[in-house]
Amino acid sequence: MMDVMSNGSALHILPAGPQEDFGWTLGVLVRNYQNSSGAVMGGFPHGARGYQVLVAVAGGELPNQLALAQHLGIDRTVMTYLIDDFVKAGLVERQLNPADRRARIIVATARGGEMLAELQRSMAQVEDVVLAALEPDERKVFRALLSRVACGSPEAAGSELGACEAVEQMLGGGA
Amino acid sequence: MMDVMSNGSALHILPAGPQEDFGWTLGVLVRNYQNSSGAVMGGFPHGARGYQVLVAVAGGELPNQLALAQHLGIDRTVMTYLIDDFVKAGLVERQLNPADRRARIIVATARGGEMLAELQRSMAQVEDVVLAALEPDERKVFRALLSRVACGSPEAAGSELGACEAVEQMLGGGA
DNA sequence: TAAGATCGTCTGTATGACAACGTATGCGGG
DNA sequence: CCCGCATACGTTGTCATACAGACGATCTTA
Repeated sequence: MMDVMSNGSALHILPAGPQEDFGWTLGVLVRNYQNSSGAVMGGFPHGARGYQVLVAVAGGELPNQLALAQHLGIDRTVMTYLIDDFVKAGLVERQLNPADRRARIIVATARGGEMLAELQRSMAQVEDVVLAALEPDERKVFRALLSRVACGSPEAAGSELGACEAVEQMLGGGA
Repeated sequence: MMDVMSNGSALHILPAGPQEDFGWTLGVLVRNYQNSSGAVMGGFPHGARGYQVLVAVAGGELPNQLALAQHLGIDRTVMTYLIDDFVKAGLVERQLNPADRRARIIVATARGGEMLAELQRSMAQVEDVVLAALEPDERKVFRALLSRVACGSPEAAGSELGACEAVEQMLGGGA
């Protein structure tokens, strides 16, 4: 237990080399992302997650609240009062779907669109700050790999997201 | 608002290309990691976070509960009942520090060490499953970049972790 | 010794997630 | 048309969890 701080050429627990725990690095990244983004958007309804909801809404691919919730991996009852707050803030609207009057189509208002564009600029800066340890081309590699990890997951593959097509297209056809 | 689903060659909101939102991909990865790891460790005290606590404890670099908590980005009061549960499970011990009798040195018991080694094997498999969309060498690149992102963060730089040294050494001197 | 800071613990509170039920609607069989 | 069943959404209640604040014990400095 005291030979951990010996040379470092051999870890006696995990023979995978001297790299740090994957879960810890992931946690650090997520915390930094949440803290930085929380600092950027002042009174925005639900912080970083609210922003992602607005991004998904503006994407226009998700037909109803349930699809939206599954896309973001949150409970549908949570999505209810999440959308509620967005409606109160005048950022989105619940529209009735004439084809299925049970479902609500969530669309961004003009104010929501402006807010989203503004936040996207701020979030781009946040991402740069969070990834400050990487060179610009390394960030591209990291983002691309992260996108493939997310899009290759069963969660993304199971539902018809339409979001990962662009990535696969970019990675398969382009660079 | 309806031209979003037009050609796709130009996004009128974000001029950064067709890649998916960074926060969303990050969220997908974290969710998969947590779900898969939660499935692996049955009755382990606090899921993936508990595992990371045990990893940090076994590392032996963190002198007391507060350092442990800061390392993992959680509150010190949370760390209290987190360690409590580990003690109840017989995985760690609270030892008095003769140099500072306010602080408690947290050490892993023999049972805790065995459990950790076992879990590390399981977690390695979990990581492979989560990163299944990447080729083996791509996973290495992804892990290395993620480590640098985490270790280059102000959170990691502010405290003397001693954990990122190996990574920097690996990246600076080795490959 | 005395004052202030720090580490750990305890308590209360608030925030958040989830389960269960209810309502409205769509779908299919008689 | 009517009936049972499934789905989408909302509401309520319950529970876990995080965090703020206060406290005792201890270290440090004067």
